[in-house]
Amino acid sequence: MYTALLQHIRKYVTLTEDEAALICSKLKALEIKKKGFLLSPGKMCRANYFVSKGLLRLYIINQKGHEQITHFGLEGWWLTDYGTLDSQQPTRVYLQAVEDTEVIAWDTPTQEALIQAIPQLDTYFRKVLQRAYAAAQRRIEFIYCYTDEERYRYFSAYFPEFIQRVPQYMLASYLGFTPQFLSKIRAKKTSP
Amino acid sequence: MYTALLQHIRKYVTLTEDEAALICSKLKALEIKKKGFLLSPGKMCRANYFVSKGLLRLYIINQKGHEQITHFGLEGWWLTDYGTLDSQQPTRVYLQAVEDTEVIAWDTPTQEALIQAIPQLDTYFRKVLQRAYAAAQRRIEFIYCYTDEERYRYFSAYFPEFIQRVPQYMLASYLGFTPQFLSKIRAKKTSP
DNA sequence: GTCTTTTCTTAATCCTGATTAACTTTTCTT
DNA sequence: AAGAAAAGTTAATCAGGATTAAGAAAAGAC
Repeated sequence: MYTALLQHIRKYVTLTEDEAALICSKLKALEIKKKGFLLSPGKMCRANYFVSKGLLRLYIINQKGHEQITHFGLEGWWLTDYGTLDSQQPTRVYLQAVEDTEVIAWDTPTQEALIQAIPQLDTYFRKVLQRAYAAAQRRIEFIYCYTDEERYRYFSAYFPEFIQRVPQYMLASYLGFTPQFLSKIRAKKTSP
Repeated sequence: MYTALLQHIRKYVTLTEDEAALICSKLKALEIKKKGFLLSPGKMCRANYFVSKGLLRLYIINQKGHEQITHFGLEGWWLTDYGTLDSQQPTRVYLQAVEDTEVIAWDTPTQEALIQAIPQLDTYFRKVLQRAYAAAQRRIEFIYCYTDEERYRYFSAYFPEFIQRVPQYMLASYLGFTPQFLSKIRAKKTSP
């Protein structure tokens, strides 16, 4: 159950068996059924979630009343609303399972206690966050430098398995355009 | 010279005088004249920069040959090309001073050595990265949920001093549109 | 296995912002 | 102070995607 998490941590730092056992004893794995929610607007965001199996999406409802997906969380990713994590503010986001999903929830007091007990975890989270931030930097570049169609072409060329896994309207939302437009550009390619 | 940096670190963790002195002794402050470069395409990105005075911009040249600004670095911000930091890949970005600027460069071996010597720095960088990532998450939401004009209006309402500080074409680039469009929406507001 | 809900497609029209180009103003340089 | 370069403006035309609406197909529910 915690294998994926421990494996992930050990890609960055070394853990003794005792330390691994301590981590497992303090955390709880959660199973979320497809379309179940970990967060929804008005709730307090109190944990960071490691996806050990399945797929999450983070989205908000925009001014026009449409869902706007801003992040996906695949196996091996950390996902939460960092903007309100540990603040006194309720979240404005939805965090929902796209498939039956298993996550390991780290609420902040537990995370801080584990970091105290196992200082390598400080390094682990620092490195994970640096990678996540690097990815976000690249994504902003990607959004600004390419058209919607180019971003879709790139995505389907580089992540064909992912495209299979999510409904098209979610992919369209994540890439920042409408499902109708996605249909249009898909039709364009397969016709000749 | 290092006051801004030490103050920043002390917002997150406590440092003894000895530790502060150690940090200062290992790092070097750099002065970059307006329009000077810290990085340009083909160079290796070997350091993370803390802006203690002035303003940096990070940009790339897109397919059409135009500058696309993806990040600004004001006083108290960390900025670098995390995508290639410490990789064997040369960077593709420009990191340039918008004004005469002073930065404190942390190359990675020095950073790692200081973290070894002063474990609180692990926590410091983790927290700084978490804040930076939270900001990036919000920015992606901002880009996707608002039109170009709305983003400009928001920006000028919330960061009026910043708007004064950068040429309009840089602001337009950062917000993802053309200088012509910015002229247009500015004219619109002041006319009635 | 039918009925319902969800997802995907197609097409017409509309709108936001890009492009191009010419011009004005401001800022550097010497 | 004069000239050159950089930055900002205006306007006409164009294009990439949104919107709206209706229908088709696929997936779930019972």
